[in-house]
Amino acid sequence: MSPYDPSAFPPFAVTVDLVALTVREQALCALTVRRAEPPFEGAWALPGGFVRPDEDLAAAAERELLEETSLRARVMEAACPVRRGEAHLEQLATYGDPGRDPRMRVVSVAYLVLAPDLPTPRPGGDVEGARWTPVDALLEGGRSGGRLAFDHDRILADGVERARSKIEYSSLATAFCPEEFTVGELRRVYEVVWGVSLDPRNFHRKVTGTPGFLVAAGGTTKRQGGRPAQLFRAGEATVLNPPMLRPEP
Amino acid sequence: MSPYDPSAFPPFAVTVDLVALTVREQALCALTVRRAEPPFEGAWALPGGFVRPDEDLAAAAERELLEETSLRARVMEAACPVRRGEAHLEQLATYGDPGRDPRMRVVSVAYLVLAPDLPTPRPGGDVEGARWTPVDALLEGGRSGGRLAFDHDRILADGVERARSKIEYSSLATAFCPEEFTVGELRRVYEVVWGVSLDPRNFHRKVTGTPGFLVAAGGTTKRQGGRPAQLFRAGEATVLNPPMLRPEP
DNA sequence: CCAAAAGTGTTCTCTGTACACCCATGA
DNA sequence: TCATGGGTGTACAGAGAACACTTTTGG
Repeated sequence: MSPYDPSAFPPFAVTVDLVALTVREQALCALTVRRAEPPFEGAWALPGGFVRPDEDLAAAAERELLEETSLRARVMEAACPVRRGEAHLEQLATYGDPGRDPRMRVVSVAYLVLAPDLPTPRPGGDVEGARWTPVDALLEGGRSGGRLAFDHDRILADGVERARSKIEYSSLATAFCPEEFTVGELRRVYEVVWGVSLDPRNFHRKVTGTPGFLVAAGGTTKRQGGRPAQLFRAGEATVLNPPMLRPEP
Repeated sequence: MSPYDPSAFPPFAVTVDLVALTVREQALCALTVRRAEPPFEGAWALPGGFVRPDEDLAAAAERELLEETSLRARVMEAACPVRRGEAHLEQLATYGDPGRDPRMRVVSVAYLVLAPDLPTPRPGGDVEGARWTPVDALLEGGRSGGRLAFDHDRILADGVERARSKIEYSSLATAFCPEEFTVGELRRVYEVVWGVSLDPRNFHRKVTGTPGFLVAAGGTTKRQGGRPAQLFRAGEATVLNPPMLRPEP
C-alpha cells in the first residue's frame, strides 16, 4: 500500500468549525447557529462549513466567520498582535472520529476566534439564526438548554479551555476588548473568562507594569462609574512574562 | 449551498504525520523516513500515511507509529500520565495548504510523540529507511543536510516548539525517560530539549519537592558516574505548578 | 456628603537563584 | 588521593497577595 497513490485515497469531507467567543454582559459567550436541515435539524451548533477545493484551512475559517457575522479575523502567527477591529483567529484542534457525522466521514478542523463585543451579532447570509449564547448555559447547564449538534459540545469545551489558559501567558485578553479600553475593562475580561474576581489594585500594577502589554492611548478619560480612567490600546507584546496567574478557588 | 450535502463534498485525502521525538546521545532527535517514491523520492520525511475509512485519527497515528517503530503509544487525555514502555501521543496541528502535496489536495493531521530512547530504532514493515536524526541538523543546519519533504520542516519545527514549551508546565519530560530514572537523567532531558544547562542542586530540589511529579522507585542506587542516585518513576501529577522555568541565555 | 471606581504605597511571604558545602562511588 | 556526580543548607532578590489609603467622578 503506497502512501500516496492518488487514485486510491479514501473519500473524506473536510470542514471547518468555529468556536467564536466574546464577552457580553458579564458572561463569556459563544457564537451558535440553528441548523436548518437534518441531522440535528433545529438544534444549535457551532458555525462552520466545507473547505473549498483550493482554499486554505485558515481562509475557510475566515470566510465562514465573515459570512455568518460580518466579522473580519486575522490569523494569528507568532508575534502578530491583534489589530483594530479584527478578531483573533487560531487553529484549535481537528476532530475526525468516524461516526461523528451520521451520514459520512467528516474531518473537521476547529478554529478559535476571540472577538470584541459587537454592536449587532447580526446573522448574515444563508444562516437562519445566529446568536451569542453564554458558554455556561451550553456546557454545564446544557442538560436543560439542550446539547449542541454533533460533537460540538466537546469542541466548544476545548475552545473555552484554550481561551482560559491562553490569556494566562499571552496578551490575548485584549482581543476581547474594543480598540481602546480601560484597565478595569480588561480586568473584567479576565474575571468573566476565568469566573473569578481579581484584586483591582494588584491587577492594575501588573498589567501596566508589563512592558509592551498596554500603551496609553493619549485620550485620558472615560466614564465607567467613578473616577475617570486612562485609555489604553494593546501593545506589541504577545507573550506575558511573568504570566497572569489564575487564582484557585 | 447546503453545508452537508453528502454527494457534493469536495474530495480530500486525509493523512496523519508523526513528529516522534526522543533524546539520544545528548541530542533531541526526530524520527525520519526515506521516501521511496516521487515526489521527493529519496528525500527524508516525517513518517505518516493515510487514515483508513473507519479509523479514528489518533488510532491512525498509533498504527503508523507501531508499523514504523514497533513503539506503542498512548493517547494523552487529561490527567493521564504516561505508563511503562508506552510513549506519549497528542495531536499537534493540521496542515492543509492547497499545494502542499503537488498531486492532490491532502489535509494532514500531525501528531506529536514523545518516546524514551529505544534500544533499536528498527524500521519495520514497508518503510525503506527509518532513523533518528538530531533536530538541530534538520532545522537550522538544514541548508546543508537537506530539507524534509513537503512542508515537514514546518511541522517538525512546530512539534519541537510544542515539546519545548510543554515540558515547562507539565510532567511530560518523563516521557523521554525509561520507566525508572534518576534526577540527573531527567535534568539532562530538560537540558537537551531546551539547549541550556541547569543548576543540578536547584533542579533536584525543584523536582523532588513538586508533589506527584516523581515517586521513589524503592531501588535506591544505580551507576551513572559518581555517587549512586535514587531511582524514581513518573508520579500521577500531569501539570507542574509552579512550572519549570526555562532560563534565558 | 456618600458611593463607586481609579490609582499608589507598603508589608509579608513565597520561590527562584546562586553558591558553599558534604556524601558516596570509581580509578 | 582525586575526579565525578548526588544531595543539603543558606542567603539574597524579585514578584505575588493582602490591604490601607488617596483621587476623582456622579448622585
